[in-house]
Amino acid sequence: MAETIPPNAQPLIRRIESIALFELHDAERVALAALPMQSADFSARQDIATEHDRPSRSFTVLSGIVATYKTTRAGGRQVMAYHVPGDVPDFQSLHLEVLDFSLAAVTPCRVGFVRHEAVRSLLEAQPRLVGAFWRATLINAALSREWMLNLGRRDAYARTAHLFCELFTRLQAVGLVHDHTCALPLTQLELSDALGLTSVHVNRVLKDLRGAGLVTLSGKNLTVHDWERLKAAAEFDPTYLHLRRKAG
Amino acid sequence: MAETIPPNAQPLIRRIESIALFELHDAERVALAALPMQSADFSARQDIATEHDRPSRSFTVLSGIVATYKTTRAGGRQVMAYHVPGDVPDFQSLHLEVLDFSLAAVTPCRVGFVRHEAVRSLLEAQPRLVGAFWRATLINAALSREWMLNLGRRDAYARTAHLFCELFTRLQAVGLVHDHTCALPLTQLELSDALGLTSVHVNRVLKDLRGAGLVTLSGKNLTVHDWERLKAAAEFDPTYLHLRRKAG
DNA sequence: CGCAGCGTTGAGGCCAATCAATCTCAGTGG
DNA sequence: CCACTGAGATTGATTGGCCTCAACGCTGCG
Repeated sequence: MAETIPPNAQPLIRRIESIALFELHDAERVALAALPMQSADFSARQDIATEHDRPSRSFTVLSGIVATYKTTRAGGRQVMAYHVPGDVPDFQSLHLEVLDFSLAAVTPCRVGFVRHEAVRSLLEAQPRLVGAFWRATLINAALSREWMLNLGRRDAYARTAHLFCELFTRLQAVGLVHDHTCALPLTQLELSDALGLTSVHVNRVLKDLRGAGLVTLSGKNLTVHDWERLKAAAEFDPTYLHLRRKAG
Repeated sequence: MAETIPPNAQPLIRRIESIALFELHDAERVALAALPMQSADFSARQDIATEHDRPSRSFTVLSGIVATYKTTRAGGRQVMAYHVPGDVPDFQSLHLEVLDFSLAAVTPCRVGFVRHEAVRSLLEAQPRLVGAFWRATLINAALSREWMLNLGRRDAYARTAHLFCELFTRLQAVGLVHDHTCALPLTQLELSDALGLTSVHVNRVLKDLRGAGLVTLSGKNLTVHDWERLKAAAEFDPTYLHLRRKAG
């Protein structure tokens, strides 16, 4: 949680560039880079913000993976979204006073906090960015919808495959995939929180996926062995990600 | 689907008023009322827009209930959200070119279409409304998150109770509840699409809820007999609805 | 009157949860 | 170098919630 080296808005800028429907002006890029940002480090599993908070700032993920989650009284935990570098997981707090979910670091990660006033000035000075940020929040909503279809209507096998497809594609889009593998240090318990399953069952499903030669999640890496069949098993259609460019 | 009497932006204006964090100016109200709106009627179950469309206009619900849904290849159907009068279910199409979900009339309903250009001019002329509309889309996202918790972590009984809590509260907020009951002409099959269950199981859950004296869904009406116990069964906490005023 | 759509109920089966034990392996410290 | 520890992964046995299949009742309507 310590203050560190001057933060770097690069991931955010790259994200906005990939999201915006127009090419950024230099002025816009400069304004983004000049956002007064306070960086902080979190270790895995640490909460960054919790339900019912009333944040006066938002943050962007600089490195690592962050999760949005909610819990039931009985202790059930449901991860609603994972956030990769460049994402602004709690952008909504700019418009909604009280947070209706919690945010936690999944991996050790660095985030950059920006006060709401600074965001508001930025958007006033660079009004085209409003559309881009708005679009970003709408894409998040689109991801939740697919997630709901997943939770409500796909069995454990397809559901798990789908999660891997999504994460793989998104990490690819931010350049974090090499040799069909990406760093994904999720425990089976954490996976089960996202999938609405138990860790025991996740274990069995992973075994099946491995046995079928689709993917392996071992150690802290996810390796995709047969993308086409994985996609088929998951019924994965990346339209909902609203990516503008093909991932490379 | 026929053209009809001059449409009426009242539900939309009321909604925006209840959402905005400021009091609307007369100019803003007038601008909203002057939106060129083309109204259309849909009968129950008719699609209003479907996945992969590229809409050039959005619509607001004038009367009736509209559902957002997606389907799996196997035919599984998942309703992600219900929309009540005043909502703009596909506002996102203003910023996201291709629709990643479908929209259907749940009850017979009337909607008002507004071309995207008209919305853009409105938002340019009345920039404060940007925040209000943005807020509306963020509230929708908050609803999906609670829905995900529901699908992933609550059993059929609590899940059903929760859906009723939400719909009841929202319909109350737009004045559609009288005597602890509201019109809710959903078949058990439709309910099951929203709950991620089968209609057979929904039937049994409804029986239990009725037997426990919490709610009855009979004919086309939902009656809440014991709000407190219903809320408790559902673990319902209305924070996520982000209502500004207590419903009355 | 008879069909069609919806609600209701029962029997049986399956997927995933639960309970519980064992295994692996990276640390840690003596 | 090895015993010890604890977190996570793996596996088996059993249970239970929800699904599937199937039949029947009800009600509105052409």
